[in-house]
Amino acid sequence: MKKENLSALETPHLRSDAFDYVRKAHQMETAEDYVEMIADLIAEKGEARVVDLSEGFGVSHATVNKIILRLNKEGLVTNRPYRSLFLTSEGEKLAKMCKERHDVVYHFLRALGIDDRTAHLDAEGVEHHISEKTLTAFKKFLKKNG
Amino acid sequence: MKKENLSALETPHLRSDAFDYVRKAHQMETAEDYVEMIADLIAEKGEARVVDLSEGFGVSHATVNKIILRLNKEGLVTNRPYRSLFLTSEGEKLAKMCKERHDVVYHFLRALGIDDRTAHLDAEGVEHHISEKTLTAFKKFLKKNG
DNA sequence: TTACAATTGTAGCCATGGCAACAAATTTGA
DNA sequence: TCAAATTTGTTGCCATGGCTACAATTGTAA
Repeated sequence: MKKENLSALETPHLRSDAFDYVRKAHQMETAEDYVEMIADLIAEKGEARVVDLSEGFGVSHATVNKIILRLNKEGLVTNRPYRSLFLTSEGEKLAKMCKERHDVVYHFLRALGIDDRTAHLDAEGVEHHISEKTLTAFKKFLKKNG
Repeated sequence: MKKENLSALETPHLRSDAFDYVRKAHQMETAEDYVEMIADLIAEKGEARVVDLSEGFGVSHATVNKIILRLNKEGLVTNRPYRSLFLTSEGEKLAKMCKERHDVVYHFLRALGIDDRTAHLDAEGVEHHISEKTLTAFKKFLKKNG
């Protein structure tokens, strides 16, 4: 995972690099989902707790804890024992980027005529795999058809 | 992974189910990528060998071997020691579905103005996360703008 | 044929992200 | 206050998909 985010990945030139690209992107999805959820929770409820993430993602608190430890190590999240979670400035930057991208994908799907729930579901899966170029194309489409 | 493919997954109703949905889809991506690649290789070169997959995905042959064992167990691939690989009818069905979906996503991105290489890259990442409904909307868009 | 190259298989290691079970800390309510 | 409920932490297990290193088989060319 390192510190790089998606946009920092080198653009692939070989055919097999396409899969490598997707693999690296995968390794970042969890981080992106978590910082985005933490940012949302802080915005909506004032704080983000392990139990909120556990419920939000539908996984055990043990799993959340393990992932938080990793995100801490990677400099995206700060946490003190038995206290609520915070984002580092790095984490906040990532969260903001993710939220914007998520919103673009969601509204793009809506503009295509997809129903609300499906748009939310598909956006969740798709958002991590959209390049800057495609994101720009989505925005362009939204300006004309949004 | 089981036998179900994406379309067989239950449609989620809870918020956390969206992530569960994505997780299950993730577990199927490898299977989909492999059966699709195997089908392509058989169509283009007459046979699919471990070394071809290894090169195609840019991973070691040991990794390919391990995954092939799993796909065999799951009834998607048949293999005999030191021989080339084949798809079961189940595997072929999945491969066909994947190829069609991949092509739709690729052409959709092209129709949006995305350049060839980016369209290929993004399609690779996105194709596994597209619902039937969204796929249908993509097709509809292609009829009007393709 | 027979050695060498290429391919495939196997073993053992790693990190990630699942889980249950148990331990510890914090919060809450009587 | 203090016992109970909730939350959080820890441990140890599992499967997946990476890898290297080494073994075995197959293919090839001399």
